[in-house]
Amino acid sequence: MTKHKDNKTEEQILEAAQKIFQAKGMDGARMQEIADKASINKAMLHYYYRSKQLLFEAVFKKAFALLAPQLNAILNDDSSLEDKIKNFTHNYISFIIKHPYLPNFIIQELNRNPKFIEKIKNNVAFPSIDKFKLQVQKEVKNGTIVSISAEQLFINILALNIFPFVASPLIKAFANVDDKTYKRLLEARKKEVSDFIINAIKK
Amino acid sequence: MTKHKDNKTEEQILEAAQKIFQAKGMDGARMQEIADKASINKAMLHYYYRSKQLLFEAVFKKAFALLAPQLNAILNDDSSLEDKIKNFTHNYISFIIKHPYLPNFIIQELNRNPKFIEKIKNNVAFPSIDKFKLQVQKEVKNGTIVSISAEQLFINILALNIFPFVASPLIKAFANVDDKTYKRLLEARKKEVSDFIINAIKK
DNA sequence: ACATTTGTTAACCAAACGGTTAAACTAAAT
DNA sequence: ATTTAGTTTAACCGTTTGGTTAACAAATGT
Repeated sequence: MTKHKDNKTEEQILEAAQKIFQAKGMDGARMQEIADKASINKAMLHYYYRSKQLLFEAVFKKAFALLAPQLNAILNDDSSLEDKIKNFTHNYISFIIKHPYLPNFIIQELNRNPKFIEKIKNNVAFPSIDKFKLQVQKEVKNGTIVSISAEQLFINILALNIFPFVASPLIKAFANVDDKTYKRLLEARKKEVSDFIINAIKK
Repeated sequence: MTKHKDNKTEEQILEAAQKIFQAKGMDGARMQEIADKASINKAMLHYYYRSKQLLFEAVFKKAFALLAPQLNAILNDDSSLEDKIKNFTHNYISFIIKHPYLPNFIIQELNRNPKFIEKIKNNVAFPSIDKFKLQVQKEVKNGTIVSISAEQLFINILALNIFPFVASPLIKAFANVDDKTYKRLLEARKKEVSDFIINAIKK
């Protein structure tokens, strides 16, 4: 061991930063607030992460590294298309219910700074659509599903799974449902969404 | 006329504020930057709108008032369900291509402050889902579409239409497409999305 | 035992921030 | 021509912000 104390403080900081950044975004977060939540002196944030930007990047990368493997399941798994859609939809919605801030955080911050994705590509295992593309093309050729491009299907799958979490305040207002009812709707989507997609592409 | 000059300045401010707020959000926007973009003195912002918060609210309300009637088309139009989906999808995507910042701005700021929707409800014509609900229930009963709740169908329609604009940096990265290709994909969705939805609910 | 590195703190700093002030300017009203 | 009300500006203000400093404490190496 080169360090005498274990990295408890460093982890506390990252955890606190995660909560604050995900709730308020890069611009809305305050270093003092993160320090308070971590119950340490503000100078420690800079001691361990040098700057707000670098602390933010550490949080973002960690969040992204949590999300990316989920998406990998639909792009590079070996199962059939129908199984993939069923499994992904069920697993992904379960996953996000446990991390409700995640998709919005990532989408929001990528919109704020789209170039950021390049930095991520070098650090986090990044799924590719190639395999999924071949699979969809094959099924279209075989006539088992309607004619659709892999990209459009991919967008549709992501949209139906992620959007309800990202736009929840908007949907709640328009659909006129309270928090409890909305949670029930999301829970039901674990099954509803895959039925919807499979129906949409089945011939 | 009680005022000698027309409200040119006030409009310039609102226009500049719109651009800055929609690009950077409430927290990321700077009053000085808005003033610069409007080519006026910073004090004028406060002369006309008193505070950053009130200026932001003016921008948000204007944006929301632009979006709400669009959603009204799917909820309260008199046409058949199939026509509605076709028309809404085509019109909405055309509309957003012209205002690409809009959905993300509204979603982002509503997530930052969900209570804000209450303020809006009192100021902007707010569509209700009731009529759409009856229509869907009727079609399900008649057996013309599969069993689905109006709320889930509404969420799916919104998701498929809005998400590709909100999450474009994410999708571009995962689907590995450049800006030009992505624009073509969005254009194609004007037809693709309605086909997808109608196929999904048709018996 | 002592020197060195690592961890932690309170106090501090310059810059940026939203907002204010007071004076100058403009144009319609009397 | 003078008053009056609305508009615009430069300079200013108090606070908050991310970040630094220097001194101190604790652990490690020799």
